[in-house]
Amino acid sequence: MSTWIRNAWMEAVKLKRLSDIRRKELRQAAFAVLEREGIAGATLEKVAAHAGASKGIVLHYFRNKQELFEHAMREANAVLRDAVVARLRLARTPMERLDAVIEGNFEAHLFLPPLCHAWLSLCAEVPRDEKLARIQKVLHARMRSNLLSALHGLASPRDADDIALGVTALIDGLWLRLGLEPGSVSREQAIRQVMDFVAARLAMCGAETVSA
Amino acid sequence: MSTWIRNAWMEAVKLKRLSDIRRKELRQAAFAVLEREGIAGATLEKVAAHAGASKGIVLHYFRNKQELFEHAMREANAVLRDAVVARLRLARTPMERLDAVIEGNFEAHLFLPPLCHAWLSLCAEVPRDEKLARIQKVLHARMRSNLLSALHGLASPRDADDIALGVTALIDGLWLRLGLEPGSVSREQAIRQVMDFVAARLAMCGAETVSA
DNA sequence: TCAACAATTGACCAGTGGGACAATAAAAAG
DNA sequence: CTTTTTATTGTCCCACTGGTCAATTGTTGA
Repeated sequence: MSTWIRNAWMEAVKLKRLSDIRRKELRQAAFAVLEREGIAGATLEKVAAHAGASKGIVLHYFRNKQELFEHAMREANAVLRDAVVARLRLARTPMERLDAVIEGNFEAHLFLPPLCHAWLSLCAEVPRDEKLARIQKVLHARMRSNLLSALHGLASPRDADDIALGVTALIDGLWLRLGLEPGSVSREQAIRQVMDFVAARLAMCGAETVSA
Repeated sequence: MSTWIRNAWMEAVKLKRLSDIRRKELRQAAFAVLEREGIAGATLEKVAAHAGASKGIVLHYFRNKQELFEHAMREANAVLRDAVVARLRLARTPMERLDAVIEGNFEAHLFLPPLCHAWLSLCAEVPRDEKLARIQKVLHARMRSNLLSALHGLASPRDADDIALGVTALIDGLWLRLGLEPGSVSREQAIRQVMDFVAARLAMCGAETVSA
């Protein structure tokens, strides 16, 4: 009987202590390799080496290469999510929530060329990997939802939809720029760019409403 | 003597008739394979098969795989450039030139998921291929120059710079969206999005100037 | 007709990658 | 101290890839 209790406990704690630690190490190693080598050069052996283990162990924890990189994307995804959520928690007004989303997407230790390169490589595989597509879809849906809830009091639902699409595209585009020409856009520049976008669009929509 | 004349002629015409025709076929085949398979799955044999030739012929016309895909990117690049340039030729006012750049970047037979997927795959390799990086840089510089020349009369140089960066990022971001979730953004939506962006930013900058 | 030359092929090679597996070490459980 | 489970390694296999090369087949020019 105590076995069952112990097992249940293990399920929650110890599984997080042995197996899941390794899994996390490997996910992160996979991501690190992706940063340097791209999807074409990211091999199981390199991932294993980066994690200080053998290739065999990688396939012990992940069914295959695909699954490994799917988990790597989930991890990166979660990091970004947490960055936004943390800032969102401190926001009070709609404007503050908007800023939280924007700044969270350009956090200093995330908006960096290597990370961007890995992200790009994963995006490039989305069309050929159903799972990656779903992960990406969820990320985008959350971002959109955050934006819409913040825009709720600031613009008509129609305009909010529109602005939300623009903001997500603009953010992605600025990330892409960072990946294509590191140094061509700074964190501060990116944030200002998106904020100006929102301000301009809101002002315009407001003006329209007034004049209509 | 007539040999030389003939040779000179060949140089200009026949070289374009035999060798370069094959080269173009192969570049396009390479791009087509890239659309379906991504950079990781794009193999010389598949490219050859898609062009109805043998693998050997591909390496007869291109030193190696890298060179092949660099030329594929140049080709795609040129197509986009021509689309913009054609529209630019018809534009008279700065506003028309702005619209030309925007609409050219979302031309109906270009703004399509498969093409976008291939483009994404190439972008993902930019950090690891100096040549790709240069091609990309040239494309971006041209786009920026087109935008700046159009914005010249509409905003202060400072604002123009800023808006140009925003427009390029927004355009890239909308392409990315198309790649990540085909159907999530239509051609018309994309065009309107960028045009609204420009209008809003211009209005805001104008207002600032007035109020300042 | 013949020689030179370009196009094209298919065979071949060495290297690599993903993945299966059996063997072993290490822990946990009892 | 067993027994059972889990972690880990190294080896093996096979498909495949980029790339070389010699041989073959047109094509062109003299």
